Amino acid sequence: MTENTQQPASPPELPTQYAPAEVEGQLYERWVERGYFEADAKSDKKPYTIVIPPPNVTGSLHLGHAFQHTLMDALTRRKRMQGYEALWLPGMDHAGIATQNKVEQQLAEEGKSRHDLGREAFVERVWQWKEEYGGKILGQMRRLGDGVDWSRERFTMDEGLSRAVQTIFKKLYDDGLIYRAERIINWCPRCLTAISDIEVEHEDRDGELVSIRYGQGENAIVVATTRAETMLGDTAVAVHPDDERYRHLIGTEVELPLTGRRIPIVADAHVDPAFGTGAVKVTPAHDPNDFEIGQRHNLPSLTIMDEHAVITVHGPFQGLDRLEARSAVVGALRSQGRIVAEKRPYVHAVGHCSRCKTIIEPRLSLQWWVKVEPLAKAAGDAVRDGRVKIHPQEMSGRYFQWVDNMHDWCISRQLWWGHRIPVWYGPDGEVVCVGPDEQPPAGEGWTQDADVLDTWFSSGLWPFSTLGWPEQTPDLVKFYPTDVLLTGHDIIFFWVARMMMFGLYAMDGVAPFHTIALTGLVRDERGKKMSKSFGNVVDPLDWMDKYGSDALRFTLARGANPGTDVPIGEDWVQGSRNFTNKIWNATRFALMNGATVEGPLSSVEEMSAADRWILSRLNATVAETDALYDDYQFAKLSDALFHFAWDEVFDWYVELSKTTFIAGGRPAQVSGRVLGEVLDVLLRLLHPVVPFVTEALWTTLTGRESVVVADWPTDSGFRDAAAEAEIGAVQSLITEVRRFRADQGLQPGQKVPARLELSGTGLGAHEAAVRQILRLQPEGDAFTATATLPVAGATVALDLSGTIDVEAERKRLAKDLAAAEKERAQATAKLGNDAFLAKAPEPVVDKIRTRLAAAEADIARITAQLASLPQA
RNA sequence: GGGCGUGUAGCUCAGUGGUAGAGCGUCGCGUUUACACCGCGAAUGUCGGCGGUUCGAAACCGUCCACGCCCA
Repeated sequence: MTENTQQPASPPELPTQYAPAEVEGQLYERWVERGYFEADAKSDKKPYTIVIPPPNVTGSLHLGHAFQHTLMDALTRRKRMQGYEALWLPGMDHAGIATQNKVEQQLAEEGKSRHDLGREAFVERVWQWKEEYGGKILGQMRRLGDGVDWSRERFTMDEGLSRAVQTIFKKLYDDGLIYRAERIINWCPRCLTAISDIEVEHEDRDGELVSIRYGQGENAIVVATTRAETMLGDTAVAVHPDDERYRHLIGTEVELPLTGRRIPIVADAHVDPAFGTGAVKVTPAHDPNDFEIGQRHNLPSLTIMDEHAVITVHGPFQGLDRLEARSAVVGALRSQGRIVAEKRPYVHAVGHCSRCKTIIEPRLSLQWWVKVEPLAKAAGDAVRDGRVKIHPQEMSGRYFQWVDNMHDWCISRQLWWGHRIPVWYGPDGEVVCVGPDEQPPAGEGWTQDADVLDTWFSSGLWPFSTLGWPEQTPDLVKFYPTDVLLTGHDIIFFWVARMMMFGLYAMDGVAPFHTIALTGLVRDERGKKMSKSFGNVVDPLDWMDKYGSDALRFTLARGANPGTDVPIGEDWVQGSRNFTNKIWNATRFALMNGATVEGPLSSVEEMSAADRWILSRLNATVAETDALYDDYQFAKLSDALFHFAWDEVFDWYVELSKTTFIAGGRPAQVSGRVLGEVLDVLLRLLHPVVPFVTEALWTTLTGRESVVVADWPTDSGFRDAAAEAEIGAVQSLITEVRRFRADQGLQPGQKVPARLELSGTGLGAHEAAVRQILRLQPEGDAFTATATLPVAGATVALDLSGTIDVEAERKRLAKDLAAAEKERAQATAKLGNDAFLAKAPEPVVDKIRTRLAAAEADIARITAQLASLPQA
């Protein structure tokens, strides 16, 4: 038994492999039970708040969530450890269209529609659905380890949040920022509701461009269109006022084919004379641009389709779907000889409903709108004047592009599931907007607006409605404004801008967060977008089951370069799992060798160079990690911790310390305390990203309650350049001998007698460690040096008992010599350049001089070695 | 059409003017106080092309090529 087993109590036994499935669930439940994630509005600590961008109640966890949640969790866990009153607030939005669709599908299977149930019963049914199937994602967030405050979980349809919706609607209405108007909106003929501009996805499609001749003879005019069926609703033809070709026709009328209606030819400066024939058909009820032309010229708007996009006019086409109608209309026109040209395929962008992919039908309709101009301006200014920072900064361009060019926002939806518009219409045309504490007008003939509000209208209130607004609750006072909004850059327009607009408006100009941290999107291992049609979608739960949540989290964090997309593949998750296992085993080794966190560290004088070196590196790593966290550089900080842990602590410090531990005694105690310190700090640094494995190990190592509530490490300021240089020399020495051994074909474990000449190098203290690591035996009586390696000022003489592979050695030395000669040539050239000497800064010149000297020394050494080799 | 971005090792990506890097993969050797989910060693690059600025360019400027995203 070696002396180091005299540590207090017997070290806890750890299995040789980390088994995440066995610890994660119970650790998470323990964290929740102990209330670590519950924030206290009454505490004196500085608040740190993040609200979760609310996921959709119908959704489940995908890699994008896993990614963003990992980062948000890391941010809040670190701040909690730093002593902030950290609140990460969870919840979901009610996803009007998506949720209503789900329940309607369910009803359809029963052969029913929502109209069979009626509004009240239908909404009741949606609530039932939510209780039964909704919020799957919440359980999955627990699996991921999200340290959210479940006691504050919110849902956009909750009573409090609904009150916030009604309050702000009334306020905006009274301020003239909400109005009702008949305009062209994006209509989904399948969802049967209006949707906003950003819920429309534009995709290029093969279509047709048909040129149609309107009118006869002298007065004939040719228009081109991709949507021939809309000609049934044309109420004018427009040309540019300066277009010589058509000037004589302006003010005349032309006969609209198939219908026999006569429509005017108007002059409008917005017509592009260079596009097509320079004449455009005008369908004010079915095209936004045409609508504007119609407004300018007082044209009638003729709606020719119903809500299902079925033609409602003109006998032969009545009852046809818009696409059937298109070919029918073209056919009819062709038979009349009115088709002048047809271009097919003609690629053009077509808008689709982001929920169901149905082609959007622009439709004239009476809707509620938010007048966004003053709100959007405030949202832009808050970023422009630096009150809110967008990270990474390059992304702010997109934000401005949108905020500065935003159209009025259509907020009414023809759905039943959602916040009903709090406006009542009276029998004599009265319109009354009802606030949260007001009674709707009573009496005969009063009805409430049938529509509900866009889901994003309530999500936009999320940073303060979840904290109790409009009441001045302790939560609101303590935790608003929040600190960071972290989400994907694809969501700037959905959440970020709307939260900014409403936050500034409702909270007296105080922005809802000071930082907007934007992430990229998760892609597959080839950098391809994940989509059902590619079949490359991965369920994060599968990887969590297989490799542990920490492995998934670490992989995602390590890929999180600001604003760029994150490719992820199973191999990489496996690599991260290997890392968690490596930490596990290093801690296991430490515990078996008496590593401890008890008592103060020994004096520097008592420590070995390796001890001082690793403590110096540890503190530098603490400082580096902190700086990277403050800059949202998750990839870099994860990488820095990975390399410090594996390349420095595990590969070198542990190896260099083995001889000390074997020898036992006071030095083993000193190093045991240092190793305990290093692991203690390292586990705390890693905890925000890999919470489970670090908790399991840290509690075992320290015997304390939980790393979740441990103090975040701080840089003690300890640095030891001399120790770093000394260990660097030891590393070169060992690496050089390893190369020699490998080139000589020696098996790694093969023991070789050797003589070490370390005098004058200051490395004498490391002889035992060097011999241990390199498997070098003491020189016996019969020692005969068959190879001598000069390195780092020292000499290692090896007895390979027999001839060495001279050719292998010559090859290795020749390679080194070539490298050194190249180095010398480069340095010599630079130093021979007067311009370089005159203009380059002094430190750079010194560096080149040092390199030249080193190269020359190497060349001399290697040349001598080559000369000493036996001739072949 | 407008705007933004990207191009570096086989793959995925770091690298903001001073010796080209990481992870994974590849090749060779291998049970050593933890760990084979491991260890040691090795190979691998006209830094997309061309031109310019500079003592010095993967980086800065111009231009071309290829790809991606957003908006119209």
